[in-house]
Amino acid sequence: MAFLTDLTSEKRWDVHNSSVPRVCMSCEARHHGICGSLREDELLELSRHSFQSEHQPGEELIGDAEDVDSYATVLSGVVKLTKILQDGRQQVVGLQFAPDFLGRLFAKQSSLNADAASKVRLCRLPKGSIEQLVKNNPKLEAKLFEQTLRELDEAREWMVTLGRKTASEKVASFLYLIASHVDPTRQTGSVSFELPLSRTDIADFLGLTIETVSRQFTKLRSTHVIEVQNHRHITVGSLEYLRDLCG
Amino acid sequence: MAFLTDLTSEKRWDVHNSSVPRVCMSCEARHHGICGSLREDELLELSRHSFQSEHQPGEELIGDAEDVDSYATVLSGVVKLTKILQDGRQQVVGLQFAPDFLGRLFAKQSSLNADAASKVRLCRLPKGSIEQLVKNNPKLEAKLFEQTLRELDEAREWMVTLGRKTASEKVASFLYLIASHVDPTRQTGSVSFELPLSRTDIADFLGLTIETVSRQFTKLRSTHVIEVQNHRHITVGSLEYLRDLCG
DNA sequence: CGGAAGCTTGAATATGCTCAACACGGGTGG
DNA sequence: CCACCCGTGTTGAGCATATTCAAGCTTCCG
Repeated sequence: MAFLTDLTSEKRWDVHNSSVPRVCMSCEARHHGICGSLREDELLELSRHSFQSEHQPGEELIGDAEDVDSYATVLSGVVKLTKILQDGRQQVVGLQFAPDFLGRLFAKQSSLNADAASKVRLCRLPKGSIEQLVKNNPKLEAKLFEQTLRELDEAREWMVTLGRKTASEKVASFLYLIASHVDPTRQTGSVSFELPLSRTDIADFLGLTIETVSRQFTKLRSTHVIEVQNHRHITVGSLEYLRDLCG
Repeated sequence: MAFLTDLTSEKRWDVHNSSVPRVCMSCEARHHGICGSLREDELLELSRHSFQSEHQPGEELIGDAEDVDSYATVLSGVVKLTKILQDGRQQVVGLQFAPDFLGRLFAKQSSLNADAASKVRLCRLPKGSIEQLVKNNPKLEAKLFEQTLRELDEAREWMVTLGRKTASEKVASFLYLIASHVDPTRQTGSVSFELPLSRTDIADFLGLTIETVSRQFTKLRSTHVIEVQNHRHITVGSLEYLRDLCG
C-alpha cells in the first residue's frame, strides 16, 4: 500500500535517478515532448503544479475563443483541432498525438476548438509557469518552435489533400497518415490498428460527407487494400500500395 | 553624380541617423519585418552581405528540395508557395506579402516551391548570417516564431475554405483576403486593387479549375458585388457584404 | 434482449469539371 | 496603322464525382 502511494504521489521523486520527479519518470513526453528540454530543477518545479487528466471521446478540451488557464501535453490518445462556420459546417484542421504540446502560445484569437477524438490523457501545465519557462529557457522555446514548424508542414501537406485530391485519394491519405503514426518506422508491409476517429471526424478532416467516406472504405475493402474488422479496427495489407493510392 | 552614388552604395550609412545602413533606411522590413528585431550593429553587418533582387511573375525563387544559400525578406510583390503531386496537380499552400520572411528555417525536406506571383523584389540574406543571428538574438527568433504561428493560423483558416466552402464562397474568401492585405485597417466600404494572381494561380489556391473561378467572377460581377476593370483590376463595392459571402 | 448511435447502401440530384469554342488585349511586324 | 498572333480569360454543353435524402444494417452497451 505504501508502495502504491509512492507511485501515485505527484510530489515524490527518486533521488537515485538524478532527481526526476516520480510522475515524470515513465512519461514519454519527458524524452520526446517539451519536458525533455527542461533542466531538472525546472522539471521538478513544473511537476509540482501539473496534473494529469483523462477525457472521453467527444469531450471539449479547449473551446473556441475561450480563456484557458493551462496548456497541456498529450500523453495518449488523439486530439482533433477543429474550426466551424456559422452554419455548422466543420473542418478538422489538425490532429495531435502524444507527446504533442497542446495550446496556442501567445494566443490572439485563433478561434479553434480542441476536442478529444479518442479517449485522451493529458498532462495539464499551468499557463503562467509555461510562459515563464519559455522566456527563460531557449531550448524550450526552440522545441515549441520546432513543433510549430512541423504543424505548419503538416497543414500545408493537408491543403494539397483537401484542394487537389479525389475522394478515394483523400481516404487513402488519411489511412496512410494514421498508419504512419501507429508505427513511424515501418514503411512497408502490413499494419493493423484502431482508428482514433469516427467516420464523421474523418469526413470533417477530409472535407467529405460520411457517406462518401463510407463508400470509399467499402471500395478499399472490396479491392482488398484493407480489411475492416469492426468499423474501427483496420488492417492495411500493403503500406507501399496504399501509398500509391494517395496521388 | 556623387549623390547618386551615395544612394546606391550598399556600404554607406548615415551617421546622423543612428547608424542605420543607407539601404535599409527606407525599407519597410526594417520596421515591421525581421530586421526590426536587430541591433544596429547586427543590422549593419547583415546589410553588408545582403542585396536586393527583382523577379518577374512566374519566376521560381526556391525550388522543391533545392539547396538554397540564402533566405530573403519580401520587399514588394506577392510570393506564392506551392506543392505539386506527381501527375502535375498543383496547390498553392501560402501567399507571402511584404515584409514576410521567406525560407524555411532548419529546413528538413519540406518539398515546397516558392514562385513570384506578381513582380517581386526581395532582400536576399545569406543563410549563414541569419542562422548565426537567430542563435544569438532571441528577439529575432521570437519574430520568426511569431510569423510561423501566423502562417499556421492562416493555413488552418484556409483548410476550412478548401474543405468546406462552395466555389462562390471560396472566390469571395480569396477576394476578401486580398482586399484585407491591400488595406489592413479598412473593414468596410469599397476597395480597389490589382489582383496579384492570375486566374490559374487563384484556381490552384482555391482547389478549383480556372473555368469555375472565371464563372464565379462573372457571377459576382453580374450581382454587382465587384466591378472588373481589366481582368486584374477589381473594385469591391462593399467589404462587409463580401465578408457575408465568405460562409 | 432491446435500444441507440454509428455506419452502410441506394437512388436521385447538384455542384464543379472537362472539353471545346470564342473573346479580349497587348505586342509584333508587315 | 492595321492584321495577326499568342497568352489569358470567358462562355457553353455535357458529364462525372460527390452530395443529399432516405432506408436499413451493425455494433456497442445497458
